[in-house]
Amino acid sequence: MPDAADPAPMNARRKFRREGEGRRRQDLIEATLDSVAEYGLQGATLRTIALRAGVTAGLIRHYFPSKEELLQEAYTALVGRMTEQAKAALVMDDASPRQRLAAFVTANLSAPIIDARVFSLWATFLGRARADPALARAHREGYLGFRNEVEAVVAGVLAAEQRKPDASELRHHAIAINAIMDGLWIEGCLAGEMFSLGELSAIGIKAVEAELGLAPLKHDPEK
Amino acid sequence: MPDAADPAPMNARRKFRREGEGRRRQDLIEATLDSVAEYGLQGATLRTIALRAGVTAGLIRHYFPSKEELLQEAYTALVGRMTEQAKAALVMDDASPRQRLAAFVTANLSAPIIDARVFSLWATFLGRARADPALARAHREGYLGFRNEVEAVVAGVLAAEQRKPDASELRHHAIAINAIMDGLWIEGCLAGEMFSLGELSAIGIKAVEAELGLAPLKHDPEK
DNA sequence: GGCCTTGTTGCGCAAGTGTATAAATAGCCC
DNA sequence: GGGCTATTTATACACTTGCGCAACAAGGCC
Repeated sequence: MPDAADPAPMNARRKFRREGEGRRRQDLIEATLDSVAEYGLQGATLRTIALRAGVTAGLIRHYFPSKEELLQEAYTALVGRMTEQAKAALVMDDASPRQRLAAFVTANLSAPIIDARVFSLWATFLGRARADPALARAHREGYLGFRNEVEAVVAGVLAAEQRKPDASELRHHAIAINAIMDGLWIEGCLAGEMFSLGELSAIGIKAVEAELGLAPLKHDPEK
Repeated sequence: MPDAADPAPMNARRKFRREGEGRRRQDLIEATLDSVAEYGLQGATLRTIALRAGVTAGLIRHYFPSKEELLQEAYTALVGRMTEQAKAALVMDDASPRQRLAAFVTANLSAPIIDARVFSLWATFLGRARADPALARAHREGYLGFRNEVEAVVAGVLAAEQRKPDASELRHHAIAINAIMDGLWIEGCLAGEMFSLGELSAIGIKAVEAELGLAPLKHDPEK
C-alpha cells in the first residue's frame, strides 16, 4: 500500500486553551528570561521560548511585534523585579537606622537576590548595553534609583549619629557602599558555594560600617 | 548577447598574503573580541569576524576547529590580559606597602582597565558562565588569582602596621576589597562620565583604607 | 626559475532563524 | 445551541548561520 493518501484525520490539530492577554504576556516574558538565562541571547530563539511557554512560535508575534521588543520588555521586567526586591528590605519602620542599614545589606546578599540565574540575565543584557542605548538607559535608571536608596539610608544612619555630612561626602559614601554591595553580590552569585551561610552578609556589613566610620558595636550595646 | 558564457578572467580571485600562524591566530582572536564587544555573541558571526580580520570566513576553520573553540580562546586571552594589566600595577618595589596598595587601587580604577569595551566583553562572556563550565572555570581561576594578589598586598600593609591578622581575617579583608574594586570598576566602565577624573580612585582608596582600619594620613606624614 | 607545501579563497549545503499569513478552533454573547 | 471573533496553530519563505571541501596561489627550497 504505497500511497494510501489516507484522508483519515490522523494529523489532529493541537488542542489549546485561550488565555487572557496579561497572563500570556507574562508567561512569554518569563519563558524568555528562562531561555536567555539558560541559552544566552543567541540561544533564546522564538521557538525555544514558545516551547517553554507551552505555545507555538507564531503566537509570540501576536503579542510582541518583534523579538527585539520581547527582549526589551523582558529586560524591563527583570530590572523592575530586582529593584523592587532590593527596596523591599527597607520597609521596616520600627528599626533603628543602623539596623535598617544592616538589614538592607543582608537582604541584598541573600536569596532571592543572590541568584545565579538572575546574575546570568543581568550580565547577558548588560553586555549589550554599550551597543543598545535603550538597555543602557534602563540600567542607568535602575542604578541611580538604587544608589539614591543607599544614600537615603546612609543619611539616616549618619543623622542618628549626630553627623552632618555634606552632599559630596554623602554621594561618595553611597557610591562606595553601592560598589561593596555590587561586588559582593557578584561574588555570591558566581561562587556562592565558596562562602559559608551569612558570611557575605557579615563581610558586607562590616565593610559598610567601616566605610561610614561607625564604631563596631560588640557585645556591649551601651556606648 | 544573452548567455555569452564569457570565459574572460573578469572574476579575479582575491589577492592575499600568507601570515605566520601566531600572527593570524592573534589577529583572529582580536577580531573576535571586537565583534563580540560590538555585536554580542549572537552578532559575532564567522563572516563578521573574518571581515574585521581582513580574511575570508573559511580561513578561520584552518586555525580553530570550531567557533566555540575560537570564542573559548578569545575569552582566555581576554582574562589573561586583564589580570596581567591588574598585576602590572604591583611592580613598584621601592614603595611602602600602603603606597603600593593605593597605586594598585588607582591602577584598577583608571584606563586602560576602566574600559567600556572590556566591560562589555566581561559581561557578555560571564553571562554564559552558568551554562558553560569552561567559562565558569576560567573566571574562577582569574578571580581567585586576583583575590590572592589583593590578599598579599593587604598582608604587606598590615604587617607594616605591626598587625597580625589571622587567616580568616585576611580572607575577609581580601573579599571585601575585591568587591569594592569590582563594584567601582563596573560603575566606572558603565558610567565613566558620571565621575570626575580621579574621583573613583579617591573613593576606592578611602573605602579600602577604611576597610583595613587604617588611620587616614592627612598632611601629617608622621604618626 | 620551477616545484611543492600549505595558507587561503570561493562556493555550496543543510540546519535554523525571524517574520508573514492563512486556516482552524475555543469560548463568549445572545 | 449557533454564530462571531479574536486567539492560536500551522506552514511557507527569505535569509543567515556554521561548517565542509576543492581549487588556487604565495612563497620557501633546491
